[in-house]
Amino acid sequence: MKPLQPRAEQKLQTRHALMDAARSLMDSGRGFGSLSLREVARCAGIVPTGFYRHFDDMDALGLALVAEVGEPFRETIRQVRHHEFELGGVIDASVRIFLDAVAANRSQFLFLAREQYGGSLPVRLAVGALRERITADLVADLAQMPKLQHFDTPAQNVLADLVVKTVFATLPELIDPPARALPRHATPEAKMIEQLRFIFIGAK
Amino acid sequence: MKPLQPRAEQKLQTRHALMDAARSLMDSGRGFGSLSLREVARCAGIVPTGFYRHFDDMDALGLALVAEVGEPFRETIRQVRHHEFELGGVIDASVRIFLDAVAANRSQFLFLAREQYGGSLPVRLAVGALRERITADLVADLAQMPKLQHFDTPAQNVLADLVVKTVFATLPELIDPPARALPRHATPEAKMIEQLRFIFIGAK
DNA sequence: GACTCCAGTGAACATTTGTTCACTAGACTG
DNA sequence: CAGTCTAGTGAACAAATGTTCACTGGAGTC
Repeated sequence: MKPLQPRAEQKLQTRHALMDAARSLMDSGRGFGSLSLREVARCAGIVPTGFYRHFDDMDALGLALVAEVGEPFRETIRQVRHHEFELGGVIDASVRIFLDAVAANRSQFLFLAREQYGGSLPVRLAVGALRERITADLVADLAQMPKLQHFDTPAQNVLADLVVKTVFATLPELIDPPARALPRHATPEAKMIEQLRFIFIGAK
Repeated sequence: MKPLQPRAEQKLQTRHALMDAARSLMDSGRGFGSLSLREVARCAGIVPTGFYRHFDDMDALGLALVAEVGEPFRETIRQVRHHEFELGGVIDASVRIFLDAVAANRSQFLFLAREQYGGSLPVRLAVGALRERITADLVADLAQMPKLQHFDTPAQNVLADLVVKTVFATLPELIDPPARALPRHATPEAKMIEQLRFIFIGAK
């Protein structure tokens, strides 16, 4: 972070207030598409008109939110990759890192989970693009794993897509209130580990 | 279908017109939560007030939509089950049946795909319940497959959950406009078959 | 210290929204 | 045939929405 002129810094601050506002309005289960511009502005503590100083549109806000979650997400993947070649329990370690990241950025990931299919077209496209980048990263990683060398590229793609799909589809379970206490073996973590194991065993 | 009094039958007809209206309004990518009651009524060709003769709420409409898609879905699963013990290509046959059903009920499945995580709380709960019923059905089926006898119940649950998750997470790809033409090996059908194969091979 | 710039204000607008109420006309019931 | 019941009407409402415009005041620049 380079130090910023106080002027520009405060602008960034309200910009973040707007994004926070949108995210917190979704906490109660609402979809992004049902939020109103005025509502978001009100919740961020500015007048509706002020919104336009930061975004043209609600769609623009949505895109900013996708871009924002993109970074923590890819950073998490990067961390996972570092631990990838540790002895034993690769999956366990990866899942733990990932779950910690989700917990630490709950509302960001909640937004992603909710809007990956439900959002407005531009938002959905942006999420799709993010997802493709992640899949591509994963493909690159898989290509270096010795046990998977015998796959051709298309097969690695399909495998990576399955893993990413599983992760994205599990997001909502990780984030939504657990409702009732779960039996030990059904804890999201244990389930996710076991499911990824199914997939990777099948791959060998 | 038992023959119905013309009176009641026309009521059902406009009821369906309302549900169709909601679905077709979502065709362009909108989320159910962003539809307005008046909009739906207008699109169904009745006056806003008339809506209340059929549903208390937009939420009630949403629940009706979930209930409606529930039937074709479970019926599809039932068909899949019948073909389950055919010689070879169990997965291929199942996927084909499933994809045909999705194509035949496109907008219903689109609704399900969009709203499984994004919708209002009651809708999301209803979709979750439907999904749990489907998973339970699948568990019952898996328990009868000779090659999977060695699993204990929790493991079968986790496996079934993974399969259902994969299917639900693939729905949007199957329904959304394909955008650009895909290479042969990336066709949704081929990809889904291969991914399920990964999972089931891992299970053995 | 005078001047520019721009994030945020506040009033105003035309629309759209959800919900109410009294109504009508046509199908049902006796 | 007379009478009820009800799916759909049409007007009316208070509230909320997106967007516009001229504005203000304090931080930035010369």
